[in-house]
Amino acid sequence: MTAMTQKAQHKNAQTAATQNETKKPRKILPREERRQQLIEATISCIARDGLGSTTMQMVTKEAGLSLGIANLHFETKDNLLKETLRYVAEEYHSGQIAIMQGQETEDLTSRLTALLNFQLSQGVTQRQKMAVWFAYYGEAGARPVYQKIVSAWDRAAAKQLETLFEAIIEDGQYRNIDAADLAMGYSALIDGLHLALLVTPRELTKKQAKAIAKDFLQRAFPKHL
Amino acid sequence: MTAMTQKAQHKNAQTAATQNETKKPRKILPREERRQQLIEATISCIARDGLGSTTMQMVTKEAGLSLGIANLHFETKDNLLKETLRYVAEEYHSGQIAIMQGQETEDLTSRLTALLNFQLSQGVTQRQKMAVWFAYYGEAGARPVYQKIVSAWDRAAAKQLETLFEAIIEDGQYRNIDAADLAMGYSALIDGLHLALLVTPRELTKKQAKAIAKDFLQRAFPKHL
DNA sequence: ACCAAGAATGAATAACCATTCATTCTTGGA
DNA sequence: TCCAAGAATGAATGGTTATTCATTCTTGGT
Repeated sequence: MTAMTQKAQHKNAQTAATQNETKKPRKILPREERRQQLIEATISCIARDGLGSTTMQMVTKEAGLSLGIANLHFETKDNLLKETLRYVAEEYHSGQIAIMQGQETEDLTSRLTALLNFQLSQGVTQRQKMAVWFAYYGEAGARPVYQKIVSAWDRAAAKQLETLFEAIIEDGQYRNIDAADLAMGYSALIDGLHLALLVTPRELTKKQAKAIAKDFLQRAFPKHL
Repeated sequence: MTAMTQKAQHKNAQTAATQNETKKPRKILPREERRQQLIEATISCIARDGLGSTTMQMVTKEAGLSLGIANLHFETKDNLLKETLRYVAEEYHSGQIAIMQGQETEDLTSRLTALLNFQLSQGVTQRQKMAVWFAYYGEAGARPVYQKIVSAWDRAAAKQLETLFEAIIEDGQYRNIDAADLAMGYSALIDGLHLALLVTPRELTKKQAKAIAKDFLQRAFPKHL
């Protein structure tokens, strides 16, 4: 039985759960690692139980650590939640921007499909991430600080997308298309698809979502797709 | 001063705020009216303070009533929140469905634009409503009951939209268009636009949002718009 | 005008939660 | 090997919240 426990040791909270009577092999880690570990535990809790009912106890238990540790590393719960949002926002938006800036002189079409594939990739569309994303959106109206955290990244990504669309419009000599409006529409479509994947996964597969987003771009840029 | 208080009596929470020392003109109303009043107070609280930090005290104060009243009429807070979601969901989805069923033999195009205008109408896009909407979506991942409340209406609306799109595709003899996918895409776009109007109203006006949604339909159904 | 039914009130209760900090434990350097 | 620095723990604290229910008030029917 003890052997099984040993074998089952990943580095997640299950460890804490399966520990029966062996007291505590307390571990000390550098600040940044602990912070990251706590942020990931927070993401899991928000995804499983919602932002509203996530408690410090749940987060620290999920991380397999003691109650006080989150306050030690993040000062307040509020701060932990802010940092968690910052982490998720940065991961998503910096990924997008990296693709759009596309150092390599890839053609516009492949940059566009790379973007689409990233936005609906396995990594981005896993329930954990989308749940966190929309949990924060849900509170954004009441908590300006959440908007502020996201908006900087958001504007940057929007600008990049607009630039990419402008280049495509120029390249294809498309008429009667406003790059800004189209970029806003495409972003809204992606957000809406994420929401549908989260809330009604039965009605929409990831493959379908990709096809829908691709259709949108095809209708706008028929010469490129 | 007493006269002013009397005169200022609407039936909202301001009454309670302006009451200085006059104790309590307690009012008795039929069950359904009180329930509706409490639901509307709940909507205001969620929009102002978020779903997570909305308390019974805030809701009953907003309604200008005593603390215990919400439990009297809704049994539990959980139930009040569920009924509030049900109300908002029904208002939105039944409005949509009414337009799409369109008893009058309007042509397809005007039914389509009527739908679009409703979905981005003043009534639907007011912060109060959208904030509530997304507050619940934010918790939907963790609270299946919320999904259940919305999903019935959602499926009905999706079916209707699909039928409308099929009729338009048939009427215009459009090729290579899947009604179901297009309907899903359009719905996602509308949701995404609502989200953008809520979270980044600075970046998107309602007029713009309408133009973007119209563009989407124009590209799909050029002969009809 | 009077009263019983039941609507409304709000003080009291019990549960829960974020945060603190005295104490215990770990570890890198001497 | 040994120790000081500081990382980690978790019991204790103070504040907040949903819910209850004894009491008070309103009103429609007589």
